Amino acid sequence: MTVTTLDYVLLGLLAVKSYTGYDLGRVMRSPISFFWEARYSQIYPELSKLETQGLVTYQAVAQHELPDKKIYTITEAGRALLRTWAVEPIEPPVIRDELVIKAYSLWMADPESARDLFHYHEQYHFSKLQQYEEVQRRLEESPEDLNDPTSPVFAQYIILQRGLGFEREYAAWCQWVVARLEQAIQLSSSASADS
Amino acid sequence: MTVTTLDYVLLGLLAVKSYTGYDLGRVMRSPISFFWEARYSQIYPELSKLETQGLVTYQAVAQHELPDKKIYTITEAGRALLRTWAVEPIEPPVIRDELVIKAYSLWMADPESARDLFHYHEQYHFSKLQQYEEVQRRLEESPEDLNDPTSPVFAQYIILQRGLGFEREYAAWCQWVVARLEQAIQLSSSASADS
DNA sequence: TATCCCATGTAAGTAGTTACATGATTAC
DNA sequence: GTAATCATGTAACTACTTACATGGGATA
Repeated sequence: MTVTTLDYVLLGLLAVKSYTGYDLGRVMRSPISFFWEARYSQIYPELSKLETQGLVTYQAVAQHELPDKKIYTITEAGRALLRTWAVEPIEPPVIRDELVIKAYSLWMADPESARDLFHYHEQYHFSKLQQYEEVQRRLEESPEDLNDPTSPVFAQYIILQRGLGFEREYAAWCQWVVARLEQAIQLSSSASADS
Repeated sequence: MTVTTLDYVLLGLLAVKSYTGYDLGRVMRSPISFFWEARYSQIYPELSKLETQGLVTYQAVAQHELPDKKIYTITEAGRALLRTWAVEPIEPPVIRDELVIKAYSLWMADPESARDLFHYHEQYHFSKLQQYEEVQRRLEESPEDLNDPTSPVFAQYIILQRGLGFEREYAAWCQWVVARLEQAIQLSSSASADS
């Protein structure tokens, strides 16, 4: 039984505190989230796999009119595995971005529609950026932990910086594309008015 | 039979010029490449699927002591499909980056190993950046096409900008992490020397 | 002597998505 | 009355990866 990256995402969250499968799914979708996503249909089976491998344990909590809650906790074996995996070498990520693929065929498409498409994505990444900036303000209220490399807040701050940089750059790129298309639209409309 | 994003990658390349499956695989791995990757074991079956759907045709070329070459060409149907798809709305990308997941657990790991890991990735993304800058210089030698939104070079320039921004930002983030870890390593070693 | 280049594919396996199932409670 | 929240899961499907197959010619 191999340990997948999703397993390390779950272990990484459980190393900070205990969660139910449901809560793990929620934090992964939360603003700062992670650079990872998963559905419950993947999370639940994955957690029980981790349990049979002895990397996590759970405590069942009975509830009123709802299925039992399973509160998962990382084991020492889980912690040890996570610690060594965290610094093991990996290959750089394979990037698969559909919008970039669309961009490659923009030369054949309608410029106005193209502009609208990129404007939508500019808005999206700009609003993500603002969410991350809000988290940054909150973290910087207690700056002590940010310089302590043994604190989970230190690590959270690191990935937040990646989020900020990524969204800022993505939004700027979209804006640049919109401006270029806008320019081209104006030029062609004035050219047709001339003729 | 559904049309996947890889299909549009292949159609996007074939809309510019004809290629064999082998050459398509090579351009996808080339410096500027695409924000997409695929193995031959996926490309070849995908091309024959596109052929049965009438989106591409091929011409077989016999070779000396080698299997026949199949030179693929996009059809009018393929062009029309690509043109409309290019501006159809999509959801923002799901980002899955293993290094960011590792970063989240760095607080439990050995700082020296962590620094080495991020230094390696800084080097990688910096060298990618330099490759892209070389392509940029080459493209900017003939700036006419760069402003013509109906030219494939215009679209290539757009995705090149994304590549430049992405690699620049990624390298800068890694460098920032290395500096933070370096600082923490120095502080802890001077603290242990004091005691 | 070994590895890369050319050129095509098949077969088996894995990680992820979509759809389905249950069911009471609260918010719009 | 419609959707979201809590809470767990199974089943079927799709996209992508890894391993295997062929084989001659050029480069290190």
